[in-house]
Amino acid sequence: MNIASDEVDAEAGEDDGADALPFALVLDDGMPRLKRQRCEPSASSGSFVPESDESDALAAAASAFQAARSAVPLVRKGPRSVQEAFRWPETKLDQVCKDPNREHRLRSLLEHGVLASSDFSGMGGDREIMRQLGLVMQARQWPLDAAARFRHVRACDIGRLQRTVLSYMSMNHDDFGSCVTGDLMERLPSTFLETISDMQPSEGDDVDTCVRKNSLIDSFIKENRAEIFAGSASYCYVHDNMCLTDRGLHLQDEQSQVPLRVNLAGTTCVGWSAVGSRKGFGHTSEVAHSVWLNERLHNAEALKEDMFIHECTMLYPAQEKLADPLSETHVVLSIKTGPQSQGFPSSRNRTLSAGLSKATTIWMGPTAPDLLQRDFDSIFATTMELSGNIFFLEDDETQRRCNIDKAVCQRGRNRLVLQSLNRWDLLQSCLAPGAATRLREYDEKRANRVDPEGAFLADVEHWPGQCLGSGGPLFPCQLKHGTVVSWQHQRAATGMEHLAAQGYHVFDVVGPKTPLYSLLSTLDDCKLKQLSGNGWSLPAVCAWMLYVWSNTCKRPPSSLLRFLACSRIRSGSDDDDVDDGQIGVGCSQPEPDAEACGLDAANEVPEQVNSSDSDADVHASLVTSLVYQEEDDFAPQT
DNA sequence: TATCGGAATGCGCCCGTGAC
DNA sequence: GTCACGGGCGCATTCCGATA
Repeated sequence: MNIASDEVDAEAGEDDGADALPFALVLDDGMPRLKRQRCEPSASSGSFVPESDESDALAAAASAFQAARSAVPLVRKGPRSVQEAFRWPETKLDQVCKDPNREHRLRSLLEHGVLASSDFSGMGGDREIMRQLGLVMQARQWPLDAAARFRHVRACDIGRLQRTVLSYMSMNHDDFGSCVTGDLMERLPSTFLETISDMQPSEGDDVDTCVRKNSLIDSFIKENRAEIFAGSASYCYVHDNMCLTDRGLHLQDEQSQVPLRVNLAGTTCVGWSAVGSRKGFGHTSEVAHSVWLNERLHNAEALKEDMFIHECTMLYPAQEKLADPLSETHVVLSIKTGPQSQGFPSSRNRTLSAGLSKATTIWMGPTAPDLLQRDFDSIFATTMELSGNIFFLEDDETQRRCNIDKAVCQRGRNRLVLQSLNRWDLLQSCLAPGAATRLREYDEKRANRVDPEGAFLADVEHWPGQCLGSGGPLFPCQLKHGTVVSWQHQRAATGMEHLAAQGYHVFDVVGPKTPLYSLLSTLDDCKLKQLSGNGWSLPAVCAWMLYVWSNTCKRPPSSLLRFLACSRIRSGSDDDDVDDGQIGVGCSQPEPDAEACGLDAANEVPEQVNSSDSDADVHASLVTSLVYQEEDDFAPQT
């Protein structure tokens, strides 16, 4: 049994780019051998799932899944043209729908559409993914049109540039219907905000002190979450007003008609990034993370949110940051992947996570960490047939003229001299001194490769060997700035090409442009790179979203009613009756009979929903005492 | 003209993981 | 246990425009 790696190391990456392989793809003896081996990710490395005994249904589903895994997955060929690569929305949907069970679950889950809110939104990559998926589903005549399927209620980002983009989308594509807010801290009531400010680490504090203080802040927010987040409002840049952050997320009278309510977030990873200060739990961004996390906790308890999708850097400790704090209310899943695992020639490995509210959803996918990673890879992993050169879609001659203009304006170079240079010399003339030095070092490295004429790209703002994916056939991993040079095109990538490398449709040749293009085309390269580096790889996150959705079932209304009845019984009884040891073992609880409890089930939901937030909040221990439906409830329709 | 704040620019690393 | 290598939404300085 071989386990292939998706990592692009310097040597393997120089060959042909075909080594961008999935993290835990298992190949049987009869399968083609891959060049490198890699250990399966351990639980501590970030891939994890809830306890296997969480419910009989989950265990049964996991067993069924493990049995199905006996079939050995083949590594499919990746896209072979730029047009094919940019058909990622269709491709991902096809890949996930190959299994009729997954397709059935996906259709069922999205039957009433998606209501999305996002935090740490960046340029709204989640919106673009859902817009693309909506178009594909519409073309395939899935029920409901695209606009009704994916709706957005709120986006949020601390950056002014990002807010400009998000506001543009709200105004032009939501008819001013969605909110755009700023810093997450703004949604805290002023009294709590003052207290937290007093508790925050001081400038001179060492890391241990910062960790301790951040932990205290997290505990404080968690303990007071109902008061903090009930009726929480924040200044909205679209409506120029204070808007509720949970607008539109409450359950409707007809619970069965409720859309899937998803929060999407790519939390700040500076504390965990290798280029950051590596303060980890002591970093200042931990407070905003705590606000975001405890809001998820609160929303799940108050039945206001069904799941969240989360993206962060590879070093993000998802177990400690997500799974442990949310163990009572959510099923938390996590994998490591990137576009390069899926045949999209751009380097951006990420830890992708999802949290499913136990109160309103049921996870039907594999439960073991390695199975989860392997199952995901078995669906989406492909060979790498392309290089990062496919993203150089601007006309080379037009770019040459632009570079000359820029060098004349910004560096005071002589236009006539520049015009006399060949493309390579012009490139060097346009670079900063340090970048030009690094360009030469990369050039030496390229010349020493086995195939010096093969595709070669590098970010010359990083020294060779420093930046993953830089100095190889893939488009290097993007930060918020960069000068990505293609040796074949002998020029640096433009801001639009950076966005293309993230999967955005910003060139006609790859299909209809994103509606965002009309705004993006007004921004300079620097801003485009800032947005792109701050953003998501759309194909990779799209795959993860579809994977999570296609393995998730909404808890049927009858199940929710039993849960609510159970909550009422427990609320009215001695708290000591709630056996902590039973938490997380929902199926082991005797199923309460709503009718026997004297509850009018049909009236219970609205009453619960319409009550004030604090009343509606359900203690986490109650959330976990759900009675799961039999797996048959979710079997595909025949 | 001095000051300030935001944007642009140029330069840069250390820790965890895995192979040996 | 050692060591090589991969991982990357940074940071400090300079520039520039707005304002008093």
